[in-house]
Amino acid sequence: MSANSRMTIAAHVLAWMWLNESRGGEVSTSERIADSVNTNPVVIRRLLGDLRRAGIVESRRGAGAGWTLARAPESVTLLDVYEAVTPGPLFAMHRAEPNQRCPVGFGIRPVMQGVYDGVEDALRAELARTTLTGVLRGILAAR
Amino acid sequence: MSANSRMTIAAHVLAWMWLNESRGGEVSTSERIADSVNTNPVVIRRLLGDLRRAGIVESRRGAGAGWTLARAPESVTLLDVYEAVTPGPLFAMHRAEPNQRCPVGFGIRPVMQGVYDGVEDALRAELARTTLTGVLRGILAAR
DNA sequence: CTTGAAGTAACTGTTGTTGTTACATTTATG
DNA sequence: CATAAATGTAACAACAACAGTTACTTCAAG
Repeated sequence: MSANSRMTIAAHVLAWMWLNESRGGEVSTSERIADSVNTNPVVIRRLLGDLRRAGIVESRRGAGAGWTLARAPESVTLLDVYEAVTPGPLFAMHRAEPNQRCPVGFGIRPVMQGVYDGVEDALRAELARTTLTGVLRGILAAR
Repeated sequence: MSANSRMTIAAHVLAWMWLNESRGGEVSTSERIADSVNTNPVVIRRLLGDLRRAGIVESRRGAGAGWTLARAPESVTLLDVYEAVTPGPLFAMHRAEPNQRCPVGFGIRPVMQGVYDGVEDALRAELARTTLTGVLRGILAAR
């Protein structure tokens, strides 16, 4: 599936930012975050751009600028993060339209759509159970 | 995510096979199935190969050969299909190991793994609620 | 022995992610 | 005002997965 690490990186970035802010560290820049994630700062900026569009973080430009959390960390769930960084649906329908003269080809798509809607609802409900606070609590418990 | 249509095609194929078998139609071949799905027979054979490895279908070779369901359709759930045709996990960890000297880089992975395990359990439970029988019932109700 | 179908290798085109360089834009500060 | 530091973004390459296709080998019924 070429599974996606964007969720993981986004959670890492947000947890890092919050820990940094709560400790009163220096401003959060893409370069400093990238050093913790071990990747390129542009990757971080692209991801933070998605999170900014979702209202989860804010950015300032210019010298001494950087990123800050836009919402209280206990109000940010992993569902918010998922919706911010995941583009499309989990499962796709046929690429080419199935044979409409076959009963299966004709009826399969609404049935599967209903199943997929239920699966995505379950996935969303599970992701909504964890907040950014919960993630950081788990991280700090590991020390 | 470049979402995956393999689940959809697999459910289509199995529903088609069962309808065909229950109507006493000609043997199910990859060519006839591909005509309903509107794709290439090799795509169907590859997918059926995965389903055969999972014990959901059986194949016979040689002239007049083809594919048959190996289990009662009411005992086959979409979870069985998902496990047969989906290779990896839904979410991935970091590609490169995060900075172990940073508390976040050190602790993030087990935390996210726990979250992802819960999400996959929820997804599995939801998929397990629908059987092949249920899929075909929905399809035939659409007519 | 012929025929029809599975099984599979190999290749192409498309798409998405990640990593990278480069550069324009913005803004605090000396 | 000039400089420095950081965002914002475009462009590109490497890589992987999926879908589609051609072509071939293997198998077994008749």
